[in-house]
Amino acid sequence: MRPNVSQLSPGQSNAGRSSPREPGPRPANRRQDLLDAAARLFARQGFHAASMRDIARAAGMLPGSLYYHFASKDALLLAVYGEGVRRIAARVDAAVAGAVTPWARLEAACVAHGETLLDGGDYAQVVIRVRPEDCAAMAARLAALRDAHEDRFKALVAALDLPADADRQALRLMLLGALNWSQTWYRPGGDSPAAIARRFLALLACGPGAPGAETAP
Amino acid sequence: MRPNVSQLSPGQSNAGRSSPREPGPRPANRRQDLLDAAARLFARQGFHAASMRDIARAAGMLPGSLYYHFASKDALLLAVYGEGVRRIAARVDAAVAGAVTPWARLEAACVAHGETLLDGGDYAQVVIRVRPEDCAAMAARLAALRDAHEDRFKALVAALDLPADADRQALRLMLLGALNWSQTWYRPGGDSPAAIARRFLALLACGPGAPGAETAP
DNA sequence: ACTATCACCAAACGGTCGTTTGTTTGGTAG
DNA sequence: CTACCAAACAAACGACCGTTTGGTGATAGT
Repeated sequence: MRPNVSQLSPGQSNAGRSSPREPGPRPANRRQDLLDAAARLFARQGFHAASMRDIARAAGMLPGSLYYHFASKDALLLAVYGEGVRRIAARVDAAVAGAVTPWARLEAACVAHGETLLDGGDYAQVVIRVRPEDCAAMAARLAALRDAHEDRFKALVAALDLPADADRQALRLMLLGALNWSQTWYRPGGDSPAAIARRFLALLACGPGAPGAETAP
Repeated sequence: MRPNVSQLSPGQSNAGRSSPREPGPRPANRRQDLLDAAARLFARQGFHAASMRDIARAAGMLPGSLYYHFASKDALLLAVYGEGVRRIAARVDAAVAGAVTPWARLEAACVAHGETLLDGGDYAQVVIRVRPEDCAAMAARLAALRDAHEDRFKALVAALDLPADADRQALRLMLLGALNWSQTWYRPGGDSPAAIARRFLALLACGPGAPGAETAP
């Protein structure tokens, strides 16, 4: 009566099934609508302000029905948060793969990170907006997910050709901090997220000179 | 039965009082304990997760008693938030006044802002942690308070001697963003808040060279 | 001594929270 | 046709939410 392993997508979990149901997406599952609705409300209102009733209504079902798909509000957040990290990381990885020099790779990562964060939809915004400590039961897992993504930047900064005494950690923290915080003041219509990200990196790499979009030293 | 004008400190509000009570702090008022407790919980748990019952208990009184001092949870947040902005701004102003050159003034402001934010107690942390939209009824007022403080940085950056085509807004947003976000990763024991702030500014002013603490170009 | 006010307590108000339970539906398999 | 199961509905559970109301002891002015 309750198959919500709350992580794996259904239709593949045929463990213990007498005979598997192979063909077709028959179930017409609304788990995805639920995730989308949850991501939307978590991103817009935060974890505590978004109620299970709000989420259920936004997904077009009753509050109780939601527990068929997710065991708890915490589990729902974990699923949304994980998907958010996955989406950001995927775009960053794709962007980095297309660049060659260390600075170009870091720039591509910043642009991808910033774009996903500001225009990339609700899942990504949840990762920045919701603090792991907002959900004590999941805090460790959420923090681990976020850290796993941010480690990419550690590697990208490590690959830069810099003076031996340069503070690479400060560089990374400043870059990610400025980008993540931009979620609080960014409004569509002004500079594009990509332009903002490029400008931040240029500022960091070259100092407050010409706001060039090129790839620096 | 309910004097909570919820803003002015009591003992000075003798409007409409038949005869003022001038001498001494007789009332033994616990309004300040209440504010402190609220600041602490808002800073640690956020606005929605901190309940009036939690706050009352932390202040050593019953939930209902709290409404003698503040008309609502929203009003309590506004009072804490306002005090937080006041404290940050006061420290920044004092620090700026002690510096001469434009860069030194900006550095002093960043150090003061960062220190207050990371080590300056709960009130300041509320200003960064609680988003104005978390409390719809007060959103405009909270945002105005925060903006009034950040305008100081607009002026400090405007006073810098920079190339005409320099993007001063990006510089300000990056600086404040990185500092504000540092609240999410900073833990006491490592680099001091002042060192972090100085390093961020140096990174921005000189590029990723030597992490000098001096005042740049 | 009388009265008003301050600061608070004690106890509840209606409402919403996350969650559980039992039941129903509609498609599929044997 | 029957048996089954995924996926939802309907209705509640107790706990907690922000808030209100009426009372109470101490303190102060008259």
